[in-house]
Amino acid sequence: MEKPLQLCPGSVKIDFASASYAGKADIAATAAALLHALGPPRTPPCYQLPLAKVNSSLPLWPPVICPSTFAQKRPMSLPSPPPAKKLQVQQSSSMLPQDFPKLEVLPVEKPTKLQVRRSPQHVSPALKQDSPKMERPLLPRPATFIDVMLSSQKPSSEMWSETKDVTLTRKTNCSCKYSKCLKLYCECFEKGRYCIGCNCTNCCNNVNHENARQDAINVALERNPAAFMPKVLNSTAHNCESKAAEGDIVGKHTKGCKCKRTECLKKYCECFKASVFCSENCRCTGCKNYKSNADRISQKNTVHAHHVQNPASSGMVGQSVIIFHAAENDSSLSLAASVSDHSINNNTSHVILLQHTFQICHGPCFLIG
DNA sequence: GAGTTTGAAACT
DNA sequence: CAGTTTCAAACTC
Repeated sequence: MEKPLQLCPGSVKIDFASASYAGKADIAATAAALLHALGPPRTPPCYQLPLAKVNSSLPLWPPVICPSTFAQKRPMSLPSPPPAKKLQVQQSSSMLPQDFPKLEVLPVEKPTKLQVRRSPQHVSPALKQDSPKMERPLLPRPATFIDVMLSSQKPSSEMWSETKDVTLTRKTNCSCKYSKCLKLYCECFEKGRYCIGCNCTNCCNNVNHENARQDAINVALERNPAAFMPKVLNSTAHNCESKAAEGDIVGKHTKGCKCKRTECLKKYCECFKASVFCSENCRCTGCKNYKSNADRISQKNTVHAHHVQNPASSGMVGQSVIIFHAAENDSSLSLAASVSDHSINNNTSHVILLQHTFQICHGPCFLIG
């Protein structure tokens, strides 16, 4: 019999196998890799997160890992980091103080704002390190979450597919020309990957430009501490796991989109691209990416005539979740009183979550496709 | 494959 | 925070 997992007070357990990370194999793989690197703990690991953060709209990523015994004795502190320069991220951030605690800022000269300006003619000197002579020697330092993500020569999705016999296609390669793959424009950089086999030019998102890359990471983190966190927050409801695995939409984009022309039905839309419905986080107009029609994805551009502003972004969305019975001949709606993914009735056929309002549902049932 | 459109990121 | 510019992906032809 396995001993039940012990959680330290004031902490929550993160189940990496849960639907939280369904569809985020990269994250799951990274977490798995890290846990593997840490080795089997004598006592179950404790993923300590201050309770205040649990309700944050941001995803619980990356989690802070500490031995449960330690956390129990010193619930408010973390082990002292090694003597490396700490990342200078706004410590007042709601998410980040410990999230990248050991990320090291190498002594690269900080470029002026003008130099940072991203025109190809005005590239930061720090980013113009094409010559190997310009590279500063790397100091040994402990790996961090972001390091695990960034340093993996193998895409984490491939790591994942090695451990789990699932079919996960690898990334799409980038084709960056002017950003040197050191800005969030670059999908590889944004997802914490080295560029491998990409079509990019002047790429610095590789081992040979580690200093520049670290500098770019720091810049991105300074601008947005959540820059490297997953953009889509999936439902954590265990009841949803099976549905999530089947491809139903159970998450939402943390920042939301601001689409104006595409009705959020093209891959320009980050929500659509991530296969999630637009939510109250979005500020899109003419949104049609809210319908609980399973055909929405497969039909792509086949849309139904709902010319409305994103109901979620129009301020009509309250704290309600509609559980939608999409079975044929069953257009009944049930309304959960409050947001709780755990309230999902798993017996419902084709249960699809929509973040919607009660007012919306009062309409002539345009929710049903 | 070239050109256009689009919206996020970066910047002012 | 809003407006503008830059960027690269998505899309069209």
